[in-house]
Amino acid sequence: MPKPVQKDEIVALLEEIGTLMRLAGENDFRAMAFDRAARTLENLNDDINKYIEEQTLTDLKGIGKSIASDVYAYAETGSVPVLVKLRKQVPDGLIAWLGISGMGPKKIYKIHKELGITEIAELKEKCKDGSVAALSGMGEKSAEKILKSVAWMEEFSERCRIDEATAVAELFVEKMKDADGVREISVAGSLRRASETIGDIDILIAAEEKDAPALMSRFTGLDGVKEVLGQGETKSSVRSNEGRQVDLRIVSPDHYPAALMYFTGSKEHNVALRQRAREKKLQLNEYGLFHQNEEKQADFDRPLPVKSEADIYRHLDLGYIPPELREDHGEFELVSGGEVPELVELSDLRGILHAHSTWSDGKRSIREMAEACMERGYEYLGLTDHSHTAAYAGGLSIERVRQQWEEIDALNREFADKGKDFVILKGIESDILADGRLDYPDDLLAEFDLVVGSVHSGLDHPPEKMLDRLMRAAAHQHIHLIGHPTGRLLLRRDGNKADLNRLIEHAAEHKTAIEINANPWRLDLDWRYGRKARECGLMSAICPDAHDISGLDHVRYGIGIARKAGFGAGRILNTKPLGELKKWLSK
DNA sequence: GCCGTTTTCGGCCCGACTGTTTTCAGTCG
Repeated sequence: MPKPVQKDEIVALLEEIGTLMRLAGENDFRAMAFDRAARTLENLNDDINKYIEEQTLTDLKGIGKSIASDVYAYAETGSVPVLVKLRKQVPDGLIAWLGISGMGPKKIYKIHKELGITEIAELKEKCKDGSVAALSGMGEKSAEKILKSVAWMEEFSERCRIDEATAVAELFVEKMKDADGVREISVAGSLRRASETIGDIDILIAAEEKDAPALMSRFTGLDGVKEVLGQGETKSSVRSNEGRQVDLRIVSPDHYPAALMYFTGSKEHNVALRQRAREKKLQLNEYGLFHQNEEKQADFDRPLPVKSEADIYRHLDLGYIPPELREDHGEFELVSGGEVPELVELSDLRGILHAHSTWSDGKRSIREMAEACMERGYEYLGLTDHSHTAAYAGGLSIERVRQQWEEIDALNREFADKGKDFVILKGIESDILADGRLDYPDDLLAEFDLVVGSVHSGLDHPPEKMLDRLMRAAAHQHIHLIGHPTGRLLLRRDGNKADLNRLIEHAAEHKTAIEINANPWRLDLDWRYGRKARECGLMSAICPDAHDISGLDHVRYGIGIARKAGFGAGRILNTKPLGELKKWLSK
């Protein structure tokens, strides 16, 4: 009997095979097949064990007989022959080399083979002593470039949080947008797609050819630039003071829509679009959409009329796909009939749910938080300080809860007297205990307007136990919202591995919502569960989890994730006006 | 390695930039 496997381990397994194949100099298409299979499984909402037991993995797109039998072998024996062989052939240390920018599988394998080294420390030595430069196809500059990249890699992590990337991108856009010749400017890449972490920052400008050289020089000479990595006529790359790579592309205004789509990606989305274009005897590239010539290549004399990204999708019989959805993660099914998915927008938010004050670990008083909400045009604040179990965060005793309610009542009376259309809701972020109970008695919980249940302790419980905890909490009669379901901290700490698909089904059944925590460290619920949430009709809320006034503005990142997950305003609690929200909360 | 109502063999997205090459391979997105 095959033993149960986790989807994640299979995905990692296939990815490793693909990576090692490239490093071993295998045919790239073969390696790509493993990557594609990994993507397919990553996007799978059903239990992978069902496919293994029934031997039906080959029903999935991109998984053929060979890869299926690799997975079956793994489930049966815990190992895969091809991977065992590859691991013997390719030393561990080489995988880290892939993080060096400018180093791909070919160069890595060549250097490894010819110099007999496997560690980055050795690579640095060989760059310095001239051995690398002496290899055919390499030179002084290659060695220098490798050393520089390694230095950067050691100083900065490859990716950063979205708030960090946003700050850098906005700075560059601000300094370029009013330059002579700029017709249009936009952020592209993973930042435009609202990915939870960002590698490079892409900026696209539409300008006439004559203006491009001056714009490129302006860009590479900006204050925020620490180092110029490359400068060409249409593309330049720099390293910012913060250590982020920023790429600028300049295209003619005619090419802008196709270029914007192209550089927004994702790569997987683009590949799928290009294949779709080919099926229609069309050719899509960064310059536009073209009819094919006899050699099945773009006939640049026969472009299709394109004034916007939406036009390109229309020519391919698709509705406009908002950037956040472009991950080849089911978005094509959403727009196959030409319809456009209605996604929640920042302006839809009517209030703030899940924020802290000085009563627990927040930095501002209730009044200050409330006034900041009013300034931002919100109608309500669901204040949720920590419950008493969270002692490290100044969690509230029952007595303190009642005192806090007096303050909230007084503030609400004051706001009403002044004719302000604003209400503070009495909420709590109640710890979910090790056995899934909440940490106040039911009669107290019943009195809150809003109960958020979150796990803050026992984060390392095994997946099954964590799922039990969360499911039990989700079924609690007084809970409204599960907070940060995995507890992850991006680029720092993995979340728990509970099966969220099951939690989502269960929560939806019990009319409990799961938040999208908008704090850029968290962005949890992960957008990848959006499809499951949609199928189950799960409700969510975009929660800043604010501990300070600036934290309130993190909802912008939550909006990005909610859109990525495919949420419309109708399934986001804090788009409801106060009356409707209260009705929902009273279930 | 995967895929297919034009295909079970021959494709698999494609162009810019770099560095090392006298005509292109490797990398990147």
